[in-house]
Amino acid sequence: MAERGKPERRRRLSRPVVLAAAVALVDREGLAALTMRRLAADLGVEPMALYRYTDGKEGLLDGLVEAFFAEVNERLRTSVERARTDPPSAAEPAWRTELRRVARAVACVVHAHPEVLPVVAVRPLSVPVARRPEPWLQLTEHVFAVLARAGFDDRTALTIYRTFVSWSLGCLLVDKRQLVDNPEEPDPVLRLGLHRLPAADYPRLRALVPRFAEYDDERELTDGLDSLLSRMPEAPLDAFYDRGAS
Amino acid sequence: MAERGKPERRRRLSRPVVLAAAVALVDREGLAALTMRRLAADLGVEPMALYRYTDGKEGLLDGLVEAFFAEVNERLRTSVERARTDPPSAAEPAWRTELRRVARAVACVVHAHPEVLPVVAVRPLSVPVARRPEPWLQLTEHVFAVLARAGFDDRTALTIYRTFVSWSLGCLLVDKRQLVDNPEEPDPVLRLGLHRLPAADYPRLRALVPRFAEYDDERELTDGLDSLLSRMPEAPLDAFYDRGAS
DNA sequence: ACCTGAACACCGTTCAAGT
DNA sequence: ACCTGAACACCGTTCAAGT
Repeated sequence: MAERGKPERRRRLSRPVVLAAAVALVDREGLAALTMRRLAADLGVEPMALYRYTDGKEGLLDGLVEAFFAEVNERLRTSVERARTDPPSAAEPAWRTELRRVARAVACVVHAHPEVLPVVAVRPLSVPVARRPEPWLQLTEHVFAVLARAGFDDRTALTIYRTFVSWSLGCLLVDKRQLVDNPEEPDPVLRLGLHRLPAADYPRLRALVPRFAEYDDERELTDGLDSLLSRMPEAPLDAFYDRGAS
Repeated sequence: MAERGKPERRRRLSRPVVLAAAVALVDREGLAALTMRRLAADLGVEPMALYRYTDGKEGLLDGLVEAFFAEVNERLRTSVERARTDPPSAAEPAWRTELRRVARAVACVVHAHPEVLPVVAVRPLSVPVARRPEPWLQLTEHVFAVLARAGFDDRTALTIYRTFVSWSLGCLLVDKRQLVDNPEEPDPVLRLGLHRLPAADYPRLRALVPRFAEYDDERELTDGLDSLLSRMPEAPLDAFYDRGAS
């Protein structure tokens, strides 16, 4: 009955068009709504037409990841906080500044497409590295290049990379967990549905969960990152640059 | 044709039996194989019989999370490395020892049921706290209780909790990402399918990815945890105990 | 080359009925 | 109370056909 969206967008199909429509659909109605048939309808096309661009449903999910990291990369290219313009401060080596910039770009895109996060977090578990979408490969190569330029040996670079991804991914997942039961309700306990929690069994849960909202997610992410990365060994080249700058 | 499993397990249905069968099915054949109809067949029952115990497919996924954390809690109860038997060392307060024990128990269960990890990582994003499975609530309450007993105020306890979950979850996800393309192949580059990566575009990726296997995942998890938690403020009661012990 | 349209196997879930 | 069985709407995907 209610005509949804604009089903008759007759511009010719292409992979970017299909992926953009998929992301838009997921943004609007959630992951569960992403269906070959539904997406085709949104594009004003028969379901089978999509198979020329997406390699089936699984491929479509990989497409979401592709679109996600393409947006991250785009944001890194055009970001106003350019890495290069920041002069390397004495307190912090350049590679750490850049890693933080990457983490922030990812966080931004998650914020723009929160419904896509589950796919981004979990899809890599079933896709071998060589088959990951190109924008993911590019971003990862970029991070490794930054670490190599800073003078880290392979083994240390890998440790830093793993730490970086683990922390960023974990933070983003935890941030988005704060689901509300009844958004209208002003009282936080009722809004979060906590009145259903037996207070006798879970006293601290009841007391602490409402305070989750007080947190500055982005600050937690960057602070924790600094804490983890400051534990990393010195990079010889950074030490060199620091000497040169002083 | 090939008769699968033991379809005629005629012992009466119950929620634990259904969930155990679900976990077993996912362990054997992956998440995609978990279907109301398939699970019913495994239990030798009509699909609709499951609805008395699981509240539909979504509820079944929550059931996986429930079974997961029930196993974690069970492991914590019976673990040989009991928290109480470790005398509080001068170097480390008791709450950190206990958090590490929890992280290790979770890691163990992930290792036992790797296919369940995606659900554990992502389901909380769509389930409000009050509706989370009981074992999850119990474990979370336990962690908060440990932190309160150590003397942390609410706000600090929450920070520590968030840090703890973010890091553990991120590590577990990163650990399980190392997908192989062709398990038989001895050469790591071929086994990981990296020969398909254009070496000109991704030189560092090609060089570094094979070295992922060298890592001791559990050590990375506990080391990073120590690094993050040692940044946390002092707990007044722990300071008290430390004075008392010396 | 690009898309349609019918068909198939499988899915979650409803409802009314059995015992 | 517990399970069955038929039915329905919707899904991903095949295949052959259109243009």
